[in-house]
Amino acid sequence: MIHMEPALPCAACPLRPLPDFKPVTPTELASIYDAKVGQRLCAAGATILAEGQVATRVYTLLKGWAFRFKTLEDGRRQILNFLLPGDLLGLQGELHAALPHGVEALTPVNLCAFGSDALPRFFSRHPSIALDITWLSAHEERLVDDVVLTVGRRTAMERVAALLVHLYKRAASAGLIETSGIQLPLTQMHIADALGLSVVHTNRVLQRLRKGGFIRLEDQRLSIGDLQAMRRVGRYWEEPAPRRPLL
Amino acid sequence: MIHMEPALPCAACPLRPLPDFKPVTPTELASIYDAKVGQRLCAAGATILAEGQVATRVYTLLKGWAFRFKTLEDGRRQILNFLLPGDLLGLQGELHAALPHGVEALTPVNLCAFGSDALPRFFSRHPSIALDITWLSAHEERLVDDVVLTVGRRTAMERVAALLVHLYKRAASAGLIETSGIQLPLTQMHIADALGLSVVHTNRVLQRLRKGGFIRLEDQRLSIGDLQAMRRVGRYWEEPAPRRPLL
DNA sequence: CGATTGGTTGAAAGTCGTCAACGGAGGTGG
DNA sequence: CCACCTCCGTTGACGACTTTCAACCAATCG
Repeated sequence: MIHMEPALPCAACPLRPLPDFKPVTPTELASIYDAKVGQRLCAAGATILAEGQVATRVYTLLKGWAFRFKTLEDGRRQILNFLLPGDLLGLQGELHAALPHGVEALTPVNLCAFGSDALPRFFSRHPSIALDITWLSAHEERLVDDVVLTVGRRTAMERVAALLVHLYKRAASAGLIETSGIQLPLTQMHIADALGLSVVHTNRVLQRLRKGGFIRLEDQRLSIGDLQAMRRVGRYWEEPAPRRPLL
Repeated sequence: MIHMEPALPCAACPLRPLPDFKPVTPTELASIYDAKVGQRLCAAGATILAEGQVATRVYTLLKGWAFRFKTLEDGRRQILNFLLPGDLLGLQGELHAALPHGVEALTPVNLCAFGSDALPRFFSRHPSIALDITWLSAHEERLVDDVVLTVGRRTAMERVAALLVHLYKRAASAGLIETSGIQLPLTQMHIADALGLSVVHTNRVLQRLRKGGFIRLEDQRLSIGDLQAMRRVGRYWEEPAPRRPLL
C-alpha cells in the first residue's frame, strides 16, 4: 500500500525538537524542504524497497520501524539492521542501480521522500548538508560493524541481550520511550534473523532472560529492569553518540 | 614503525591507470594532491589505527593489505573487512573521536595521508570529490552488509568459499593477479576471525576445499580452479561493480 | 469455523568449538 | 652451526551450543 501525501513542512517536523538531533540553520531547513518531494506511507509488513529493485529516491524515516535485509537464494534471510525515525534509507545502494538489500516495514511507516536529484544538489550547493548525509552513512556503517561483531563472536545469549539493549536505547533516543518500557514491534523471527539464530533457539534464550528477571517482554512491549546487568550479559557497551543530523 | 615520506604526486599514482578506477579531471587531481600531507609506511602486522584511538587523519591505502577489526574485552576478535589498494580508511569513525575499530596491516603497507581539514575542504570546494568520498563510504557499507549475511546465515563451508572468491576478485581488481593465482597474505587465524569461526574448524574446511580440488592454497598463494564452482559452494554471487573513484 | 501466524516445548542430530599434542619453518643467540 | 622458541598449520577426541523436526496452543482473521 503506497500513498503519496502532501509534504509536511520540515519546519514542523516532530523529530527535530528531540534532544538527539542536531539543530539546523533556517537556510538548511529551507533547502531540505525544497528537496522534499512528498511523503509515503507503508503498512506494517510491507516491502518499502525490494531487494534488487532500482531505486530512484532517497527517504528519511519519519515515523515507525523498519529493517534492512538480504536473503540467500534458498530463502535464508539475514536482517542487517533496524531503522528508526531519523534514519536515512536508500543511500547504501547507488541510485539507479539494483539495491543490494531489501527494506521492510515493521509498523505502519511514514517516509519523507527526496528526488534523485536531491543528493547531487545538496553536494553542489549545500556542503553542510552533504557532510551530514555522509555522517549518517558512516554512522550506519558503524552500526553494521557492531552487528558483525555480534553475529560473529557473541554467543546466542550475548547476542539477544546486546540487541535488546541496543534497540531499547535507540527507541529511547527516538523519543519512543513510554512508561515502563518501549514498544518492540518485532516477532521472534525478526530477532532470530537479525542475530543469525534459529527461531526456536531465540525463543529459549528469551525464556532464560525472562526467567532470570532481566527483561519483561510480552505482547510487543519490552522493559529492561537493570540496563547495566543486561549490558554485562551481552558484553555490550556502546560509545556515547553525539547529536545526529536529520535530513 | 612509522615513517613519513615525501608525497608521491597523485598524477603519478600507480593505481589510477587500473581499469577499475574512475578517471579524474586534472582539476580534481590537483585538489587531491593539494590535500595530501604525506605518505606513511607500516610494517606487516603493525597497528595502523588502534581501537579507541582518536584519529586526526584520513588515509588511502596505496599499497598492501590491511583489515579492520573489533574486539570484545575478553579478547574475542572479529575482522570486519579487508582493505586493499584504493580503499579509504579512517572515515568510518568521526574525526577527533575514538575510533570504534582498529586497523592492522597484513603486509607492508603504504598509505597516502590527508589532514583532518581535507574533508570539509573537499565538501565545500569540490563537490564531485565529496560525492566520491560518500560513494566509497557507501560502498564499504555494502561490503560489510555482505559480511553480515555471510557470518549470520552461511555455513562454515559456504563462508570460507565465499570469502576466498571475494578476496580473489578484489585482488584481481586491484591489479594483484599473478600467474596462477594471487598472493593471499592471511593466516588461517585471520580467515577464522573474519568468518566467526574457530581456527581449527577453518583449517578443516580448508582441507575439504583442497581435497575437493576447488582451491590450491599453500605458502600464502591462492588459486581457484573453477570460479563458478566455488561460487556455487559459497552461494556467492556479487553484483558487477562500476568503476570506483580513487581519492 | 478452518486456516494462518506467532509462541512454546521436547527430543534427536549435527555442526562447530575446545583441549591437546605434534611437526615444520623461521628467527635469535650462544 | 646448533639449541631453543615462537608462529602457523594440522589432526584426533570430546563436548556442547544450536539446529532441525515435530507437535501443540492461543489468538487473530476472513
